[in-house]
Amino acid sequence: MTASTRRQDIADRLLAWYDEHARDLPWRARPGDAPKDPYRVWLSEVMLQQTTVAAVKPYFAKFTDTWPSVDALAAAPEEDVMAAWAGLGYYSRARNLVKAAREVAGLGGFPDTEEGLRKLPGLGAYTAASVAAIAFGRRAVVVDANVERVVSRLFAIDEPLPGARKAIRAATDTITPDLRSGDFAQAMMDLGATICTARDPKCLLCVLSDSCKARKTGDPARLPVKPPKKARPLRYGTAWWIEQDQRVWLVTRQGTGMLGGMRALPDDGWNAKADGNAQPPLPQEFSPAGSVVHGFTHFTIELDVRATLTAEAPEGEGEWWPIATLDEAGLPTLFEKASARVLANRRGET
DNA sequence: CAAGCGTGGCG
DNA sequence: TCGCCAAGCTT
Repeated sequence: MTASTRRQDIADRLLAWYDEHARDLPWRARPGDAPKDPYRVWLSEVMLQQTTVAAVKPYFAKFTDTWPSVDALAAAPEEDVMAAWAGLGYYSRARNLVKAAREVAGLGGFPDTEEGLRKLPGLGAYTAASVAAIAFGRRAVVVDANVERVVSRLFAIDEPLPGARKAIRAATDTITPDLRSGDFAQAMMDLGATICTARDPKCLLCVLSDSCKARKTGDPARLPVKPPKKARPLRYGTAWWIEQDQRVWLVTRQGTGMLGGMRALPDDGWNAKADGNAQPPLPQEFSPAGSVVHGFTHFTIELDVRATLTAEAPEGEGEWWPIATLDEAGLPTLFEKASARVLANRRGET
């Protein structure tokens, strides 16, 4: 058998497996069916960046119910989109989602090529390729963390990431078929998610095991080789619960950094590199109202919450938000936890 | 190009 | 329990 027939054979076997075992997901057409509309493909791909399928499902349902088309999303106030995204993480995705939707609405529809899609904010190499392949049937080389794992094992690429990315992409190119490249990409991701898993891969169930070099020559679970992780420092900060007439003072975090664009409790300026200064935003007594610990990607924060009742508004931008509907404010998880802590204390819970 | 950027689940 | 991991992008 020649190399090229063996490579086509890999795609054929994988697609046959996919026809039988494809996961049924809300944003996905069944194998052989007409593609879902590009808006749903794009929305799901952005939500799925570094995020599990289980976490995405309820958000995808909420977004498509509230904004059934890219034009509807483009017309939405940005703060509504940010609030709807709250809890899903990586909030630059939501900021870019709005920008991209407005660009697409201005264009009269999604670009239908990988190159065109790549120009939209929030679409990198992976997402542009996947939308081009899945929504538009273009041949594109789609490489996500699943594909990196499957391909590094299939070809026994043991150079550590991220250096191995070039070789992995080249190898993926050689097995990507001209037809059904969208199904092929999704099949690779399903295989990675359910069979060729990071820990304890199910090689006995894998349709590609005959072709897998890592299975022949060594320990597939060893690949891909990843660089060592950095330590996560522990930071200390304070958030301020400022209350007036059953309402709490919320600010909107500025900029593109941590939790940028999200509503939040005011805080004392803590960040990844430094603790907060513990200086309250009002010249009056605050009482301890509990504390929460929350892990971010690159540091952990222990957040002390201190509360006060006040007759005056703090300086600067902000809004009084009714405590009864605080769940609609769209607080990111850290501040959701902090608020829950305050309210639980108040009810006498521990 | 290394670092910044969330969150929840699982072994 | 806690480190690792998940359909990455931006600067």
